[in-house]
Amino acid sequence: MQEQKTPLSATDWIQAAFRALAKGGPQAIRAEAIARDLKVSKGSFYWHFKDVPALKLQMLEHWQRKATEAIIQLVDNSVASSVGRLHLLVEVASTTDTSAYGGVNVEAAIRDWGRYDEHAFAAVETVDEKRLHYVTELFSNCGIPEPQSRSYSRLLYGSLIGLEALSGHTKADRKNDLLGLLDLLLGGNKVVN
Amino acid sequence: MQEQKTPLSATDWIQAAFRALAKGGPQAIRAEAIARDLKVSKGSFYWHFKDVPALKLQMLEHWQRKATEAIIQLVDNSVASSVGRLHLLVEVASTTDTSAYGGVNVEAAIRDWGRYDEHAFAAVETVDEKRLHYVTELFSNCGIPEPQSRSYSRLLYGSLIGLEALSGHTKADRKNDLLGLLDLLLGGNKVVN
DNA sequence: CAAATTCCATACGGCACCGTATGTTGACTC
DNA sequence: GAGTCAACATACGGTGCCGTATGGAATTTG
Repeated sequence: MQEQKTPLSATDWIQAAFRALAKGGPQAIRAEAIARDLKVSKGSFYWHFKDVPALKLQMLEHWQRKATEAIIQLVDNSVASSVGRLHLLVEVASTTDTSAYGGVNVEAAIRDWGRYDEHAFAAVETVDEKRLHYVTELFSNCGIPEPQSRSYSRLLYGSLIGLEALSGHTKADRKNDLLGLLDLLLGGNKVVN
Repeated sequence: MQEQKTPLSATDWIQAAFRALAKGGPQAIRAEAIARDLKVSKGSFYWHFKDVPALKLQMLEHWQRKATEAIIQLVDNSVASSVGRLHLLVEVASTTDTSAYGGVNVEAAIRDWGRYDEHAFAAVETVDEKRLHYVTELFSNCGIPEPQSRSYSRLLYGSLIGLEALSGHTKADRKNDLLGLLDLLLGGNKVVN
């Protein structure tokens, strides 16, 4: 527990802002509220950022980078086949998802944010497009032709998003449901690893 | 265009509140802002409602009723088989969804709302449970055993939600993707209505 | 050690909203 | 045609937030 008065960085503020976003939605991204959470005054905020919109833009940039880095990391680490990569992708995404930052559903909160803010919408659009492109390629490598591979990637990715939004639904449920869907998409044969 | 000064009802306020919700999120449900939209003063609001939380509760009650009525209506109107009902369900839900009220994504906005408000969460939970129960029964009637029918209903309903959240994705895409998923879930045989 | 710079606290005016209190207007009642 | 009541409008104090301005401590730098 570092109780010392180590000076805050802009990244500290951004992380705290993501916690606020996850907990209270986009309108919870307020300078004074986050300052209270960090136990400093808002004078600190206006030293690190020009204003609240500037903070929001930096949050989106930050997330957009992290969200695509995660994919690249998975690509490189999993040296398996495309089928194995799909399974690994589903397994990782369905259990942890991108709960970096504060700990909870930052991903979903940003997606919500995109419904009310054009900048957030653009960020979500970019990330979705990159992820879908990657998954589509994986399906293509599994022998699925062009029009279907894109449809399958939308179904898999869309299901991941939708199942997270469902309420009475454990992580184990989610993982099983998504793995079942993947097997169906890949031809119904049970693929081991 | 009824430009007369016909007095407002509580339902008028609720509908306007749903428009505000869909456009600006839960924090956009404000008495004075909605009053401006309705071109009245907030004195009117505090005559119809005790306070803002009371309006929100009435909104949730209102939606919860409408959201389950829609299912019952579909059940009764479609006299086809269970397979036909599933197809009809997907077709209707993927194109129009529950865009009653103001015209746009009230459904998605309430789901977002549920992430930050416990009452909204409870409403979404109840509606999800009822819909999932209904779809599970349809799958059961198609000969799919218990553990899978529930998983399939989650997949279908979750995909519907998730695909709506995807950005670069037309309504036609959505419908095709979901019908394709349904065919996969029903055994891969193309079922014609 | 004096000066500059970093990092933050405090104080201010302004705005948007909340909820209440009270005034106003039309319709309807007898 | 005085009284009642529904359906507002208006005015008020209070709060939380924004952005700015300015002051101060702590560290670094010449």
